[in-house]
Amino acid sequence: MTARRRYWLMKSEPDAFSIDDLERVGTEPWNGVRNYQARNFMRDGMQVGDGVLFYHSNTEVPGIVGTATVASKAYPDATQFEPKSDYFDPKSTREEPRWFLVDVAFERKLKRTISLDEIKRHADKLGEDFALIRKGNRLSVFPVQAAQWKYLLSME
DNA sequence: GCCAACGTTGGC
DNA sequence: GCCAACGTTGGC
Repeated sequence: MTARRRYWLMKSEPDAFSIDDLERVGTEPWNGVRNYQARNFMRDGMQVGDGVLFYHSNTEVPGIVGTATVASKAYPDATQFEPKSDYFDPKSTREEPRWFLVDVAFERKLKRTISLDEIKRHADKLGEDFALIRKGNRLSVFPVQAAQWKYLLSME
């Protein structure tokens, strides 16, 4: 039984980890997510092979800069157990880890950045439920519908 | 650097 | 279980 391929958007601050960094390393454990909703999407929703829109946040021109694929099932984020890590969580235990992640594999860089500004101008085509342009959205991992995935990449 | 919008924490 | 205080995200 094969699950239908799903699609996601994942944000990263390029100063911390950019699409170029992902291209260089090939595959990266998506560590540091400390939001329950985002964790649940990774832990409960993601399947190996799912498509990922790689988004640069908190930068001069925020927007979608590339695509990637989900390269592992969810497993505990090792940084939660490392006291010296910024992502250390003293309340998490190895028996019952609180935070999970997936590995993300580089696919390709877009020919140009699909900017947030441009995406907003196409809001009517993407539908009301596109989390990126919902007011006050701060979620760093969320699902994208197949039609939205197709439409966004057609803007390239 | 500012600040709105949220999510989390902890006192009660 | 409420909610004020605090911390974080992320656009601008």
